[in-house]
Amino acid sequence: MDAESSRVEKNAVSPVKIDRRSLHGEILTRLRTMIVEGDLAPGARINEVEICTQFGVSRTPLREALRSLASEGLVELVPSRGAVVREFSAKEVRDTIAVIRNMEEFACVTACAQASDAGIGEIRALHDAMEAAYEKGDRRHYYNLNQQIHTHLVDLADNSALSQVHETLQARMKRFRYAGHEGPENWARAIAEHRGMIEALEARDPDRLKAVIGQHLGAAWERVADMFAATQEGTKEKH
Amino acid sequence: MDAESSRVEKNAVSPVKIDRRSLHGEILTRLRTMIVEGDLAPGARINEVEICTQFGVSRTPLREALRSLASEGLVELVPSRGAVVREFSAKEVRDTIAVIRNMEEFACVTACAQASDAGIGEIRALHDAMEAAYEKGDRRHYYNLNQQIHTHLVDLADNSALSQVHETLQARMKRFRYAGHEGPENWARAIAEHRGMIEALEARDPDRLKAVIGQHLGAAWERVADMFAATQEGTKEKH
DNA sequence: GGATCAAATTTTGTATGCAATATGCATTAC
DNA sequence: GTAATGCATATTGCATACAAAATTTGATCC
Repeated sequence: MDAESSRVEKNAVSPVKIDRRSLHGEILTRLRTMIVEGDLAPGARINEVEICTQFGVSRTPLREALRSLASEGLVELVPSRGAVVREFSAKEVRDTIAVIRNMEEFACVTACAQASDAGIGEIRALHDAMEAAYEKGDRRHYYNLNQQIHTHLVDLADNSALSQVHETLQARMKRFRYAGHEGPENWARAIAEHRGMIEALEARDPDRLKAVIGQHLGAAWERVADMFAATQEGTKEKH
Repeated sequence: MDAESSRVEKNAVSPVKIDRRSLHGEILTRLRTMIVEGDLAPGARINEVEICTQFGVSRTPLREALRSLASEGLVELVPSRGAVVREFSAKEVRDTIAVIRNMEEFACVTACAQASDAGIGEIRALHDAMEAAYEKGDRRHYYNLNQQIHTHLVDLADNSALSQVHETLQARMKRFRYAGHEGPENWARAIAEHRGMIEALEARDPDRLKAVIGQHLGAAWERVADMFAATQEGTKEKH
């Protein structure tokens, strides 16, 4: 026991030497990106050998990655029938966004109370970069910065469990958010809401921040709902 | 066809040993129980072959189960060094309970507004059974019913994302809750808090329910904190 | 011609084997 | 006597092989 404790303190730095023994981690990241960014359609069956040959690996690490994705809620594992990219009903999307909203509102209180100025400054930098991406019309960059802002905001609450769960749910919704801000008016509105967010955060006003985040994510659901109704209408009606 | 379709809808309940095509699922459940109920100590390295021979299976399904447990946050996977049962610092436990508390408070509103009487009746039945277990001094049964009550309460909000995330976090904390209600006075206090919960729920009073749940989970943290300080003191101080 | 059943193929689930890395011990040098 | 280095063992990571189940296809019967 004491022999163990003497060599525990080695996890501070781990620069870049990880990837030799992490094929499953690599696959996990790539598959997650493919699902989250829409390269794999919801409901699509994932053929193991197909992905294996595509990635140039064997089935073992792929299957391990699929288990992780199932735990994250991005794929569903049907016994004896393999993995399918998870489909979300309109209700599931709405409910998930509601949970994300609740988490971010929860984070507001702690974040405003005990975030460092540097932490808030990081979000300000992200916000400015997002505005720049908006004005340049760079949607990809805008989306990523948008997500990072929400992630960083939650991180300001300094609650790892909250951050981790929030990240998981956010990943599930990423595909929908990508398609969410379609018209320029929606996009402009989202930007305006974000301006309110960063201002309330810099003022460290938790109530105002909660209100504006609630409004922002409520609007996010409406934006997604439109898209959802349009795309899902042709295929299938659930809930 | 009809013979086939009759046995499709069986995934509502998953008793124990249904399909022989889910060894990894079986292992996952057993390992999770072992971790959650304290049979595997935090920080303990999990030797694959050891568990394999113990379970009588090969390493493949075990490794898949370990990935899932890692995604659930119950084990940590160190590259080239295998899986260790995850340790939680006092701060992590406190933060996780805070998130659980926030989720249950969030569930209160929807639950009080739109739960069915039957759903509330189920929780009443669980509560009465829990009281009976308390009076009989049956701790094991009490703990399980206690957890079920919290799970069912969240389920009343009819938000699958919320239920799933709550269940995951609750599983992480189960070990600590087991050890939480140690003295009889703490136990009695927890029972009293639960009485307030079920009464507020039956009155469909969300504000009162939120208050009593907040108090209950705040007290839960205090109970856990005592235990935590006592047990962790001897080994290591984190955060 | 359509439907049903059976065989073949595909695909998943599990076991085993091999290579690479980590760990522990012993020997040697200082 | 202590520390460092090299070797042996153990354990992890991945690939392959084999078995069972599901899907597809084809043939036969009505």
